[in-house]
This record gives sequence, C-alpha cells and structure tokens, in this order.
Amino acid sequence: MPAQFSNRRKISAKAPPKLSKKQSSKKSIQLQPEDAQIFRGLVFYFLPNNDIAAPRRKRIEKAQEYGALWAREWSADVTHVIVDANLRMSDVEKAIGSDQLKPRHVIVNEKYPPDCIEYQVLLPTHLLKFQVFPGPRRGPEAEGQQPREKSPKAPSEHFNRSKIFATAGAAAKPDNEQEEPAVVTHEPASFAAVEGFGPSITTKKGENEDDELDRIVAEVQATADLPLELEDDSLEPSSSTTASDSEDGQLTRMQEKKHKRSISDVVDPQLGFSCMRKNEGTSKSKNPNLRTIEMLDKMAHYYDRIGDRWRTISYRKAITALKRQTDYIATREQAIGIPGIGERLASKVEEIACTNKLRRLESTVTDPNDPILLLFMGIYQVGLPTASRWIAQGHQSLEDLKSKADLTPNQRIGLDHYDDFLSRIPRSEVMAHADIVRRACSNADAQIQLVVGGSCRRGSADCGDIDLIITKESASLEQIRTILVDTVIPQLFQDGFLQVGLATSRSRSTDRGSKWHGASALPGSQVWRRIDLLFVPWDEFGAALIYFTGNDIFNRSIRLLASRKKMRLNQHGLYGDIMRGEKRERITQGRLLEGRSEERIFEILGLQTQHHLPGGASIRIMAYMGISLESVILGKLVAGAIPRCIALSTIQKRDVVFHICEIDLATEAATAAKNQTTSKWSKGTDQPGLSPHN
DNA sequence: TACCAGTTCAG
DNA sequence: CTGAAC
DNA sequence: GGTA
Ligand SMILES: O=c1ccn([C@H]2C[C@H](O)[C@@H](COP(=O)(O)OP(=O)(O)OP(=O)(O)O)O2)c(=O)[nH]1
Ligand SMILES: [Mg+2]
Repeated sequence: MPAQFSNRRKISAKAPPKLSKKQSSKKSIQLQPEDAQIFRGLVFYFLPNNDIAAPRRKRIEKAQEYGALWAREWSADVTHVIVDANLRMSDVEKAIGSDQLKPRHVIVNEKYPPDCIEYQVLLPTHLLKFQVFPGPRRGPEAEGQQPREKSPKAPSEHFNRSKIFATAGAAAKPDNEQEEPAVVTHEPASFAAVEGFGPSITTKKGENEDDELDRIVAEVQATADLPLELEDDSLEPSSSTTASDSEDGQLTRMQEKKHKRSISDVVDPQLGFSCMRKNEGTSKSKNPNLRTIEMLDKMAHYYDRIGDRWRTISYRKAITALKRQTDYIATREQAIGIPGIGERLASKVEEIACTNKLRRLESTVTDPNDPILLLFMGIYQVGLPTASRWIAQGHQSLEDLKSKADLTPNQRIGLDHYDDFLSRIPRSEVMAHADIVRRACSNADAQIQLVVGGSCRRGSADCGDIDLIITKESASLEQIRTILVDTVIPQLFQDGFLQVGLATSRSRSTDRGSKWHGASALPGSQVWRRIDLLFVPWDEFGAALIYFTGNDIFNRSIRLLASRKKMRLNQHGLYGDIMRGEKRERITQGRLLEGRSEERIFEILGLQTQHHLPGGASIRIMAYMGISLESVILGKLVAGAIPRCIALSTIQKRDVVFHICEIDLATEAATAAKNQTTSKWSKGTDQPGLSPHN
C-alpha cells in the first residue's frame, strides 16, 4: 500500500544511473538548484524505508530535493542509511542484515539530512548527534558490530578506589623528582588530605562519608583528566614559568595542562595525614607506560573531537590510572587489574605493549584539520559542532572566519579578542577588577557584598576569568539584580570598565536572570578580560559559594554524592526528598534543606568540615574546595591576617610539604571574631559567617 | 542496561 | 530544542 | 569507555 504513493522524487539525469529504477514519480520533487544539492551522488536508504509516516516522508522529500537518491530497496549503491530516531543499531542489523552492512555504509539517524541541509554542507557523519545507538535490546551479537564509530551511550563506570591514598611516606618517595628541592612548590594537597585527617584527628562525623566523596572526587577528577593538579596555586614566583605557557588554545573542554607539576602531596606523617595522589610522571620522570599513555591519549583526543563525551572520560581516567603505575604494564591481565581499565582498554594496552601501535587508532582518521579544529574551538562561544561546521564549509583560519563565516555577535567578539580571552589573568589583576566592581556596588548600595569566586578564590596564581558573587543580606534576587542591572553595570560601562555584555539575561523576557557575563578592562589597558557576575539572593549564598568556588570537577563530585543520597545540590541550595525515575527524570523537585549556609550543606551531606589537630589546633577543610578538594580553611594553624578572601600558605614539616589554601569564608566576615576562628567553626550551627568582608 | 552534575543564557 | 558556558 |  505504501507503494502507491511512495514514489515521488524524480531523479535527475545526472544522478547515478543505477538506482534510478526505484523512482517513478508521482508528485515530482522540486529540486533545489544544482549547487545547493549537497546530497547529489548519495544514495539514502531509510529505515523504515517507506514514506508512510508523514515526518519521514517529509524528510525523504527534502533529501531528494537536495539531490539524494532514495533507494527503495537495499542495494549495493546505498551510501547512507538514515535511521529513525526510535530505532537502534540492532534494528538496523535486523532489517538489513549484518552481512550486508559494510564499513563503507554510513549509518546515521534522522537528524543528519536536515542538519546538512541547514548548514548547506555534508556534515561529518561521525558526530555523536547523528549516531544510531545500540538499543536497549541487544542481542548476543551486541558488541561485535560496529559499522562506523558508533558509540552510543554506554555503559558506565564507577569509582576508582584505587590507591589514591598513599601514606605520607609513600608519597614522599616517588615524588622526589620534583626538582627544585628548595622551593617547595606548591603542591596541591589533594583530596586525600581529608581522608588523612581521619586517623589521628577528632572528627565530628563518620569518615565513611568523606571517604565516599573522596572516592567520587577521585573518580571524577581522573575523569576530567586533570593532569592531576588542577591549578597550582601558589603565589610563589618560583622558577616556574607560570602562566606563560598556558595558553595554547584549546581548552574549554578537558584538556591537558601542559605543565604538570606533579603532585606530591603531602602531609605531615606525624599527624597521620596520609596523602594521596602520588604523583605520577611528572615532566621529568619517565613513566614506564609513557608510550601506552601517549597512544591512549590520542584515542581520547579523537573521541573528544567527535564529541563522545563518556568514552573520552573513560580514556582519560584510564590514562590517569596508568600514570600512577610504577611498573610497565604489558599484558591484558596486568592492565585489567587496574581500576578504570576494563577488558577493552586492557586489550588495547596489551596491543600497544606488543606491537607498539594501536590499530584502532590508525583506523581513526587523523584529521588533518585537527589543529584548525582546536584553533576554532579556542574562540569564545565556539564548540565542537560549530568548529566542525566551519571546517566543513572550508574555513581554514581565523581570518577566513572573520571575513566569510557567519558568526553570532558573541563569536565575533570572541574572535576579535581571541588572545585576550585565552590568556590567563594574574591574580593581582583579578583582584583589581574585583575592587572596581566592589566599589561601584558600594556606591549603589553600601550593603552589597562581593566575593571573588572561581579559581581565584581557590588560590590560583592566575585565572581564566574573573568570577564574582554578588549578594546582600536579606535581599532577594530581584533586589540584587535590579541594583546591578539598573545602576552598577551601567555605571561601570560609563566608567569605561565594562566593555561588552555577552550573556545578560536580556533574552528571557522579563526580569529573570541571575548572572551577567561580559568583558572588562582595567583603566589604561587594552586587554579585555572575561568577567562573570553571579547574582545571589541571601538565602542561597552558601550554595552559591560552593558552586562558584568550584572547581567544576569538585562540583560534579559533590553533586553526585548528593544524588546518591537522594538529594540534589545546585547553585541555589541542597534539596531533599528527590525521587528519580527513569533516566534522569526527577519526579520530585524536592524540598529545600539548606541554601544559606555553606557549612550546613556540607554537614547535611555528611561531610566533615572541621578537624582537630593534635595540640589543640583546628583546621577546617572545606572539603574539597580548592584545587579540587584541596583547599583548606585553616584555623589556628595559620596565624596572621587572612587576606580578603583567601590566603595561601605552605607549611613545611619534615620532608613533606603541606600546601594549604585557606579560604576565608566566615573569617572574612568575622573580622572581629577572627581570633576565635576555631571555636567559631566548631559551632557548626551558626550561620556561615558571611562577612562583609570589606 | 543505567549511570556518569545541574543549571543558565542565546538563538 | 541545540550549543556553549559556568 | 568502565562500573555495578
Ligand atoms: O562546568 C562547570 C564549570 C564551572 N563550574 C563552576 C565551578 C567553577 O569554579 C566556577 C567558575 O567557572 P570557571 O569556568 O570560571 O572556572 P574556574 O574554576 O574559575 O577556572 P578558571 O581559572 O579557568 O576561570 O563555576 C561548574 O560548576 N561547572
Ligand atoms: Mg573562573
């Protein structure tokens, strides 16, 4: 029955002759101009291959208009299989036959044709958005097949309970290669620090929880591939070259930092701190698995490039795990024993060890455009899809983009300030920007409080942008936003400080909006800096601090922890009674448990925030802030005035260095009560001492 | 086979 | 809704 | 991709 009205499409003469049979036309298709026929020469086989359903019929007609031939029956001429969204690879195999599917066949979902038409170009077929997923219904053959690089969602992974935690002694040893003996460079203490406190310290809560978060964080961290140390904060001028090398454009996604100073984390053995992450191959240390790591890293990069998020994460995690190995991993068995490395990766590890190459990597098209892709993705507001599209359209340089590509207003700004936005901002400059904004806020409303967030708050010596949290006691979001949007921001523009607004919530009709992103420049400077303002109602201050202090890895970790406890954590607060149904859907929105107090949120999540050290000292670890968990709020241990919002100090004990990042939360506030920091924190019940800090 | 954070803003 | 960003 |  479909037959009747199925054929509509007339094939133009120029099309490959073979396939023509199928079409007779009934309601001929209006072909687009020749040069618009991006599908010319291609033969599409739809699945289901009929035009009964109106939407599909529409897609088929459209594809034909753009030059595609519709194969009404499976034939050797088919080049593309266009699969309905609700079908999976198993259905494809069933319908066509695994033996008929060849590697040359491109199997994509229904979004492919319309997208290509929209962009007037044949898009890369491997993009994740076009992939046909292996269905939930996978038969025994499941794995085997893999027509193209289909990678769908996939199964998942879990924590790495690896040996992230090593004792101080252990940590100390491998770590020696850290040259610069004298300078104890900063080293991020890491998550483990927290765990370390456990043993010899009195903690308020059970340690299981912390341990759990540690594990989660460790996992996520690995996952994001941080070279293991996120930022090395430190104010020290040490010999390192600091930021100078930092920009190689790219980033934004997970990327490697070039210098990985290793980690040595440290802890005072006497105190029983164990520390974690041993370092791994630092720049100089020759890791026995270097070759393997390199290859896997290329694979990771490849998957990253095609947008396969989870697979990329898994590769990075495996790489991180491998870096921690002190022995050469040459066999599958050996590799599979490492958390984060499963059967498939283990096989790859073995293949690399034996043959010194990886076939899968070679089959992977090493796109010559890769450097360009990275270049484009370095533009603010340009991600993988956009960069790929531009390359597909033939653009090869930033100049091409400037003159020929169609850019959104923000992309053009990003392009015009390519270097500005990619360069790191010295901490002192971040503070200078913050001071200007703070002053403007004060002029508008003396009660407004401004806290520097982001990497600056975590103590980094240089930052990617300026993150500012703006709130006011007892104020609502509306009140705060009004002051900023109506008064402060206009004034800052007038002062010549703000240069442009990039995301200002102007699109959402009325007055919603909780953030303001733009660019600013110091007086006399030509360099534009990205500046992000977060408007926070007083009741959400604590949650906002956690969120905006980050880092991102830490946030994902703690949020994951919350969800495991049937809670939900976001920038507004911690919610309970969350019910989740099938795949991500939240059945209950939950009820607010806490939003104002940062410490209360940690507490509710079961994370200890205070630790008593022998000798009466007290230390407060905001779990996990800072360099991902490494930030610490110090009580008595560190005397002296704590700078505005953050203070860093490095305490050296014996042969280990304990890098401490003090985040002054309450302290800032409690300017007065500062002397009793310890007791202050211990209360646990108090409100966060937010401070006027000014 | 499900999960791998949760949200805001532009278009 | 997608893309990009935080 | 790994994990459960
Ligand atoms: O995917 C993300 C990205 C960021 N954030 C939070 C944590 C982060 O610390 C804060 C500010 O974001 P930004 O992108 O500025 O990161 P940063 O930590 O400040 O680092 P950088 O020095 O690159 O600015 O927003 C998230 O929760 N998720
Ligand atoms: Mg930042």
